[in-house]
Amino acid sequence: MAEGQGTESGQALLFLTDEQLRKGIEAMFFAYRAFTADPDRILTDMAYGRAHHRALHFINRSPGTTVTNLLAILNVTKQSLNRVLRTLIEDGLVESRVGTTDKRERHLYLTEAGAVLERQLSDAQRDRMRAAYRTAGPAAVAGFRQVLEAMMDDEARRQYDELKEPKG
Amino acid sequence: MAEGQGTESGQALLFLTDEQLRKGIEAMFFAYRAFTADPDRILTDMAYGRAHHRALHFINRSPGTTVTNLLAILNVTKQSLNRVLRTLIEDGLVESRVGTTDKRERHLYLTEAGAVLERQLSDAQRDRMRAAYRTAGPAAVAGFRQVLEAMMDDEARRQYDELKEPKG
DNA sequence: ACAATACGTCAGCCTTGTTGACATTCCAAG
DNA sequence: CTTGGAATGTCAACAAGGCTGACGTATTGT
Repeated sequence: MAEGQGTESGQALLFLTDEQLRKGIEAMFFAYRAFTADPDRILTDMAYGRAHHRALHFINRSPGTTVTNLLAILNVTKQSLNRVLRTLIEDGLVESRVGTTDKRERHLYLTEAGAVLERQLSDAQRDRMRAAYRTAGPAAVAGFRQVLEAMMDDEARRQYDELKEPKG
Repeated sequence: MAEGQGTESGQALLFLTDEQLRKGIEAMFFAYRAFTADPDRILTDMAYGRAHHRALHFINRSPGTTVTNLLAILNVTKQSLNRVLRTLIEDGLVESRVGTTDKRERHLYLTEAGAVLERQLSDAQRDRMRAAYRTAGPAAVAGFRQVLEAMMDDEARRQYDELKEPKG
């Protein structure tokens, strides 16, 4: 109750002190660091980085996605993505198939080995997320998601929503 | 209600599907990117990066803090921090005073110019946070903070809590 | 035939993380 | 008092992973 004034609809003006907002900012900073720490630990043991994790995650999420799709989601240059993708393909974690209808496109898939690593990484991340969700409870989880979604810019929210429904 | 089962206390076991957890993971990814986008834009216009922002933030937060303190909070090597601090000091944004009781220590303060930039950066970040808070409403904000805090590891939570009370 | 698209690559730059070596300062044990 | 170890901070060199710019190639669609 001491948090502010307003209705459940979230339309009323809230008094938000700089102090309250600063706490939110610092919570994001520390939580995000913890959020990435577990996969990072696994990755450094095998000469990969966070960029490889992101690629594996979204290829697993959308098997057969094209390089251009991935570029849009990750928001990096193709040179940057290519460096990561090349090592993953060379190491046999990702397969790149020439498109059937459009032969310019490359469709990306995880190999068996790629799926194993992806699972290992996302298991670690999910474990932490699950523990946090259980500690905070369902009502808090709903609020957590609401605030995060409200924080995204339109472009990010569009991409996020598209990923929401696996079978679109 | 469709989110899971459990009590407000957050102690009951929740059924959390991989799908629910994946959504949370992706929400963190996209939201954090948006969260850092505004300061990043300002910084690249002036040849600084996110590391400079972090240093300015925590020096502003705890004026007179030592290099070692800052190292513990930022979780980087002192060599990495030093490079950033050096440019900030050279550019007159941060002042480094030799400790009085222990001359090995350097106490860090923002200069006028440093405070101006810090304010500019945190204003941008606060604006986004405020908008998200207002959209989501106070109940969601409370849940947001609860989940983020539950996600931190013990070390991060300790640092976060220490920062909570400005005059602790 | 030609322009646009999708992808890959080379070269070179910047930020920001790393390790290793080193100087200074403090403190405590001899 | 001196001396050795611990704490603090600086310099040098390297790697990951962003970036821009330019270019080549295959394919598609007008």
